[in-house]
Amino acid sequence: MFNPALEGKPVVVLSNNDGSIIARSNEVKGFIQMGQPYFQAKKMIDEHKVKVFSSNYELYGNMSGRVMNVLSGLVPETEVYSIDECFLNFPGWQPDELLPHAHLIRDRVKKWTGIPVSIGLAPTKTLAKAANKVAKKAEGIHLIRNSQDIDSLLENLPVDDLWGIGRQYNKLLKANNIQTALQFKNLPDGWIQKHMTIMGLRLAYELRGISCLPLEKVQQTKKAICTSRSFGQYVSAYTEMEEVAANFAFKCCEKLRKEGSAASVVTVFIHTNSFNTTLPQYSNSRTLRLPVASDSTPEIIHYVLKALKAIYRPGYAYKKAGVIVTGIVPSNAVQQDLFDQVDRAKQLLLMKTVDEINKKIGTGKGIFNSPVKFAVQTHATKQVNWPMQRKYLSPCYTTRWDDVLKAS
DNA sequence: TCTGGGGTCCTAGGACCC
DNA sequence: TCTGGGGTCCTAGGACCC
Repeated sequence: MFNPALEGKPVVVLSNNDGSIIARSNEVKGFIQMGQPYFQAKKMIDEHKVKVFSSNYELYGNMSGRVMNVLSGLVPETEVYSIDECFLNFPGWQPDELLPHAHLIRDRVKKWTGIPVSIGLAPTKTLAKAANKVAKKAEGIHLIRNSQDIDSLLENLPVDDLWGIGRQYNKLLKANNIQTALQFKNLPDGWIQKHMTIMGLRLAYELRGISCLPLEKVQQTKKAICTSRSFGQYVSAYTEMEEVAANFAFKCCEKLRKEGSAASVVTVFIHTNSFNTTLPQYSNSRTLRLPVASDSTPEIIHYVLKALKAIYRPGYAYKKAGVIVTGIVPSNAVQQDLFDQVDRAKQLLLMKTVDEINKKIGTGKGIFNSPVKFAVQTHATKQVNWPMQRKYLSPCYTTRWDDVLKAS
């Protein structure tokens, strides 16, 4: 869109550090593989005068947003599935009404954003994705009206082109003489579930026109957030690795706050270059549970560096590292919990007897690991599991309640 | 010499609880 | 000699997606 002179010319886009090829224009698909290392493809690239670009994810995200905006103005229900895909739902519409509307959508997206899109129309998400494959290669729009349409589409579709069939399942299916999507669709339910779990069975139902994958209209908050990189140059010094890890933690915290989330678990991983067989290999990771769910940069950096210290070994040339935060809760819940805990502590201090207090603390729940530590300083005596959603929490410490009374 | 980054879901098995 | 039943949570590993 920004350089129309490139239209019809061979173009590739490279990954971080210009390491490998992550996007290709149609003109190069015949001789350059997806994911191929740049240095391997370089000869072909020079020979065919392929234009090469480093990637710019911010720009792609921005362009994606513009397309999604146009779509949501033209469609009753949408689900943004990925940076370049969106499911559109037309509840109650007839196939004949859909076709002209699809043309309108396609034309308007092109006109308003400059981005060409293809549209597959079908009764289920999986069939719509399959129809889209056809649309992309032909007119840009493909409609599946009835079960005959379904079968003739699936008959010509290799089974590994299906959404949900990757390398391993393809191998399994080929070994069982299943070549086309139609053959897969007609497999017995029991066989599919046994070998491909409930995911495989859902896929088969979707191909039979029974929708099993509902439209996710509202975007769910992320359950894990990761920042990781391969290094352009090897990293060996511990201080340098600390800097890297702290930066990744910083990035994770930014993403966390943007989502309005807080994390209660952090993981750090580091490894050497697995492609280099002459160098000694080392790879490790450490997961730590935070005492309190948090979105605070210094707090999370503190635990990330602690985890790093546990796994770092001197003498290796590290190639890649990353930070993952999980155990994610809404950050306003952390705030609310703080207030609740303060209230509870106040109430406890007003009580007269240990019995009364014990009765009261039985109802506690929240995100903090230690119910009254900011109200009354006492001795931690015994580790117990606080009665609440354990996956968010550390084991917590009970306080000795007669100490609380004395203190009060 | 040089090989990406960021996610999701499912299952089995173990620890632990009453 | 005989050794229950029902549940939750967590983790590792394996598959998939773009």
